[in-house]
Amino acid sequence: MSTASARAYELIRSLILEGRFAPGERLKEEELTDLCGVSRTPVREGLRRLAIEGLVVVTPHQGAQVAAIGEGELAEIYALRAMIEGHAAGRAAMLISGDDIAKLKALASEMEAAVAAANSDLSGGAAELNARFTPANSEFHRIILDAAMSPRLAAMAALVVEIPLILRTLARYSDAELMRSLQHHRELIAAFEAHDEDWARSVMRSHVLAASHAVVRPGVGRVQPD
Amino acid sequence: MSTASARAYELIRSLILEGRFAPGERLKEEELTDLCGVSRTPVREGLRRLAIEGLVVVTPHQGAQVAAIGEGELAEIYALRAMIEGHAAGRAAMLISGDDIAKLKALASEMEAAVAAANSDLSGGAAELNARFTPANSEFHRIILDAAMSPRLAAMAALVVEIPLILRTLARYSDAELMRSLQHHRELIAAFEAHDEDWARSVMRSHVLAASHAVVRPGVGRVQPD
DNA sequence: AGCACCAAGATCGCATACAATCACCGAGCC
DNA sequence: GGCTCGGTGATTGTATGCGATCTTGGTGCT
Repeated sequence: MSTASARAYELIRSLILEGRFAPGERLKEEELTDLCGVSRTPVREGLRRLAIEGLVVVTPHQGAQVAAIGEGELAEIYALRAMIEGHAAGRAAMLISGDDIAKLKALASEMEAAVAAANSDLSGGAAELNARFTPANSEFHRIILDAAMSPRLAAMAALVVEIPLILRTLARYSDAELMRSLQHHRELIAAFEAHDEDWARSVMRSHVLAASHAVVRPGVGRVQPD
Repeated sequence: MSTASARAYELIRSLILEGRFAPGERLKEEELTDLCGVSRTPVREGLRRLAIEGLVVVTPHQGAQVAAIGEGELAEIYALRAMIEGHAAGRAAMLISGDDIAKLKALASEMEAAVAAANSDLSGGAAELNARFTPANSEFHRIILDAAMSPRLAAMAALVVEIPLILRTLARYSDAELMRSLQHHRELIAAFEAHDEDWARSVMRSHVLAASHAVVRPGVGRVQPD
């Protein structure tokens, strides 16, 4: 059995990412105590860890609330993400194993199949996309990050990759953007097979920046439309 | 009065950076309790925070030990630092105020004076350098990071800027390298005054990569000379 | 009516007590 | 003699209690 701290951390984190707490909502320690089934101490530790990762903000004597992010902040986060993941892809191009490349290929196929299925089955396409595409996509990026073999780089990535997930961004992709994303994946794999550091970094940067423009888009995603 | 957690965090952190604990040394919570004058709870919180920042590593049921870093790891850390601080300098070039530029100029002068004093006063030059140069240098970099106005970027920087400090790298700079470092500072200020994003980023990258080669050098800094 | 202030309730920060786990060490067995 | 297996001490993980601080609702004053 893992420690209670880790379980509290993971539970709270998943609840936030699932959108069970509204951005800006206050998280009371005792409330989380009930949800997690552990005492306040591990809950506090998990909360502090999430604070450092940027998912919640804690102010002394005032507790924690889930992070609320604005449009400008989101653009800046994507810029950082392009930098970090680009760097990771460059390192990965030098270090990645054939095994991992095979896994990436399988995941790319899975994502393509998910898109195809969503397109043929017109009803509920978006939901199926989220169910099949998103996990494969996360795994795809995680493998690359791990292949870079740099725990510090992974820690940096943790600061920026999860924030956009709070907004559940996939639904906003247009068909053309989705196709482009799939092509990026294939091109990344090609760059890895060629062990071309610059190519891999460049494609990954494009991939993330394209995603950025799919998400932070004028007039879309406003909480308060005016 | 600040919180006990924050004080514990800062105290332990400064002790590590001062070299009062050997790399790899185990940090027992009760021991730190005595040093900090607070209870184990805030000590633990500080320790976890330091773990996320990479200064210590904690393994479950085994406690914390100060991070030990190898040669290859150090090179990788400097590469990350060049990326992060380069990005920060680019953003800062767009956002920095005249006030901050004035402060940077004063700090650059202070560092130049420190080097001049160390060169004329032959005895104890290195010690004086560490006493005058290092704080000014840290402040110089901190101002740029703050000017970038990106808390996440600052958090990333925290992951990599402090690690090299554990090794107290300044003493290894040659005279030529020191002079180059001073010139980099002046050039950075010029780039900021021109609000030239690319120039600032490029100079900062050079600055960090140059430092990298002054530190991770074949045959220097081995713990176990063979 | 609006604002400042005060008190009660709630929540957080810290200290301490208890439980769980691990490392070390010595004895017994193969 | 070397290896395995408990036992014991130390250390970390978790729970809870108490004091400090903040929020909120109401009251009195301007």
